[in-house]
Amino acid sequence: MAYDFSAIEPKWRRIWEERGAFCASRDERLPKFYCLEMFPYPSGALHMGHLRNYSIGDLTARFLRMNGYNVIYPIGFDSFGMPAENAAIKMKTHPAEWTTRNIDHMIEQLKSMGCSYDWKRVVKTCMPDYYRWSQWFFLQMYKRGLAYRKHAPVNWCEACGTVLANEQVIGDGVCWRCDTPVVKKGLEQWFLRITDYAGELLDCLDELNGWPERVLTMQRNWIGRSEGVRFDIAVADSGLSIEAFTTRIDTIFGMTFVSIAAEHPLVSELAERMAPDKRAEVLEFASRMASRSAIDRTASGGDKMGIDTGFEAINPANGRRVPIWIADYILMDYGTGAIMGVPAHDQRDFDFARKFGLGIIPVVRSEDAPIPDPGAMSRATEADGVSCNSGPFDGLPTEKAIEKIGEWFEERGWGKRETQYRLRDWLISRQRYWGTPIPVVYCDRCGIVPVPEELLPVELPLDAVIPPNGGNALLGCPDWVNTVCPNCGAPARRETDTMDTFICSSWYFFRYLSPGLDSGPFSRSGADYWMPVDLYIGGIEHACLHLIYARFFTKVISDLGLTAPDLREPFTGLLTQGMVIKDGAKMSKSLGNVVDPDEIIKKYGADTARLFILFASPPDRSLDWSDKGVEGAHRFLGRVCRLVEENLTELSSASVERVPMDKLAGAEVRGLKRLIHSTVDRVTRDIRDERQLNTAVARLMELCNGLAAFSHKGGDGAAVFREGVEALLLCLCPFCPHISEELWQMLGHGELLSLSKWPEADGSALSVDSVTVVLQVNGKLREQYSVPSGLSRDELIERVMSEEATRKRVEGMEIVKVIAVPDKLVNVVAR
RNA sequence: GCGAAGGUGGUGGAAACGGUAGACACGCAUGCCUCAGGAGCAUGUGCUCGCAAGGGCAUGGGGGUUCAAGUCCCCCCCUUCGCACCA
Repeated sequence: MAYDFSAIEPKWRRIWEERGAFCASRDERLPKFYCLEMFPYPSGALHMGHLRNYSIGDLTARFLRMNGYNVIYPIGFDSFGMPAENAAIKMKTHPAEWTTRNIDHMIEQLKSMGCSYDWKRVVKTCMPDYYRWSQWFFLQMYKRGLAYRKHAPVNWCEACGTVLANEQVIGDGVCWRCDTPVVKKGLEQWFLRITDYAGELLDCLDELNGWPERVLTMQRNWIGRSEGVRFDIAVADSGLSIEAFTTRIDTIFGMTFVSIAAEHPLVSELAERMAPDKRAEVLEFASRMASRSAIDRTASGGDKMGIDTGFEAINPANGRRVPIWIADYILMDYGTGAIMGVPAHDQRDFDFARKFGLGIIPVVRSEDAPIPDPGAMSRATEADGVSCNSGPFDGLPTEKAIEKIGEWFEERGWGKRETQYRLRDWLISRQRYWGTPIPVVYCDRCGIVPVPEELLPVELPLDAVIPPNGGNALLGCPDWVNTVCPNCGAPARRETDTMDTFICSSWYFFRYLSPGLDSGPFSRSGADYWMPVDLYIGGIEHACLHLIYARFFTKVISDLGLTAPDLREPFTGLLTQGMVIKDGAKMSKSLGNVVDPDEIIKKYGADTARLFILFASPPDRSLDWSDKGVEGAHRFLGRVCRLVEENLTELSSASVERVPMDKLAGAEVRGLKRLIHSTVDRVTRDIRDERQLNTAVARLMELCNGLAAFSHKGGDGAAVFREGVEALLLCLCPFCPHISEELWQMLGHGELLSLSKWPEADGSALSVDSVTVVLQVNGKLREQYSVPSGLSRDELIERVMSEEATRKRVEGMEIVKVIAVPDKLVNVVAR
């Protein structure tokens, strides 16, 4: 009988569903485990990345369930977003219709994988009962000043027709979704004050031991902390001043110029006071610099450009006058957009000073050297040392000087020590239709009016027509836009921008815990029991997007009192799966190297697809798709089938009693017993401790090979054989649940394999009777001997040295030393 | 430039502690079975010298520590990814 997966797989999915095998409920007697996958965007069909993600997730959920954990393993859909609008235009449908259809299809696909989801908990973010609570969170944040509206230069993607958050501008300044270069635009937009949490977001990373180092570093880079002094520099004879920030206040006496960004507001103020010719020149320079794209700036290779404003700044530390320049290397969106130029101790300032002939004053020297001659310096000295040319602070080591001068500035009221972050507030407005409406109304009398909680949700009008040119459909819904002010009843307009979809995905893992709840976003008791997520599985591309936003939301939720105050992090474990590669490149439609999961499942079955994916590569590395490899996995499952089917008589009549190792006689049966238990031991450790799923599969293949080669199938041999087959099926279950269940049933079991207890390795069965030890001469492998295991060092040496072959090997040599490692080797050092 | 992860057969990938490098698969080869096979089974398969026995060489390159190094230390090269004029 052949391996008929097309009959077996649907059969077992039906049985699991009928028995509600994987529905999660609280059970205080068991340790809980929250296994979570990054939920999919309903793009229309699963791709191999999804298949990999969910194969890893389901394996984990099933493994832990069998190991006595109370597992919650939910799935849902991140179902708002641009592609639905684009598809609506192209296919002349409505985003809601397109999305719903896709979700239905993808649910079918997910089911065909055999994942053990709790299907009662499906969450769809585009449904009013979900986004109502996204809006509610927005209102809570608004109340606390965490959501605010401001006019600012923002990232604009022309292709998407919307603004983007900083995190969504990637690489060389392109849109994360469509790779279009992003431009800056001045707009009034809604922001979330994620920077209020910057320090905590950074500090908590130290405790996330279950996260890959790579992701931690990426987040640390992204949040970017620097401690320094913010201070004012007066502009001579003008009544104006420049705010600057520095981490090296100890070098203040070395300031020889001040630079401001081309976009700095002071540029126009200074320009007003210039002679017309100069003004034109300066404004032209500033606008040329400001309009350059990120790519342009990088392409210039660090060659700095600048222009002298003709104004002078006064160094607060010593009253010295220095020129004020506009420079392209000063960024308006970091610090204050202005710096003190200290060429002696900052390489960028050095390059700039050399190019434009500005002064260089060394104010830090190394302890055992004199003050360097500025003319002879070939580069800036950025290393710590001892202050010089710094008046009363001469002689202080850098660290001390930073502290003392900082204090001095604060005492005089010149500045303030503070911490700067690279992280910017989260811009959440999107000029799109298919998203969560921002629950705000604009009233001519009352201004910005938040929609009262009891009026939520502000429902997205489903009769909107998506403009073919890609604009925001909400603008074409006057009945929806025009409303009354909840405050005063006067005519008012609704906010037509919707929320960034990353808001939807920032709290969905809470919603799974009490889906459909009407009285709040989630139940406190559910969160207390299930949170945090113990293992979160998804792609690394979210390292600085979703994974920062969700951490921020979790902290806000905790501060709102909706969860325990100590629930500060949502995900204690994180597994970032690698990409799926084919022919050396990421699978993509444009390269034409995509493999359709549906076709693989149809041709080989879900068990084969899952097995290949888990076997071909460790989860966190990239996976090379190989059609031949898939066939290999399929062949293996065929062998497992035959192993059971062809030996069914022996297996059925075999004793189910476990025969302990010390009651077993005969090398072959003892060898099999050992193989069974060492396999169980290794597989368990590979999955639980190492997440080395590929080697776990390899062990199971070895066990299968061992069972197939086993010939003593009578008496104790039959019992051990059956024990081995059962161990194989139990261990295989999380990888290939359908076929494992089928064969388990064939063995006469009535209970579900998926809910059976994971096998335990019997330590006494792990010992071996004899081992192969090697003889090395001067570290080179020479002979192999089979000896009883457990010999002591001396016994081993004695045994090996007395061998005829050993004698021949060392004949005529002077033995200097003999090293022995029990059960491993003997190394003879000889001349 | 900074940071992270990598570099092992023809291929994907294995090797807690430094202790038989290449598990397990794919591919390939030979044979068996078969009317046939994109089926199944068996055996072999790092490179190299050799008829063989038996040598030699091999984990990106170069040094070092050690009886013994893919593994530890130093220097260098390459690949991928992230950040990047961050004051």
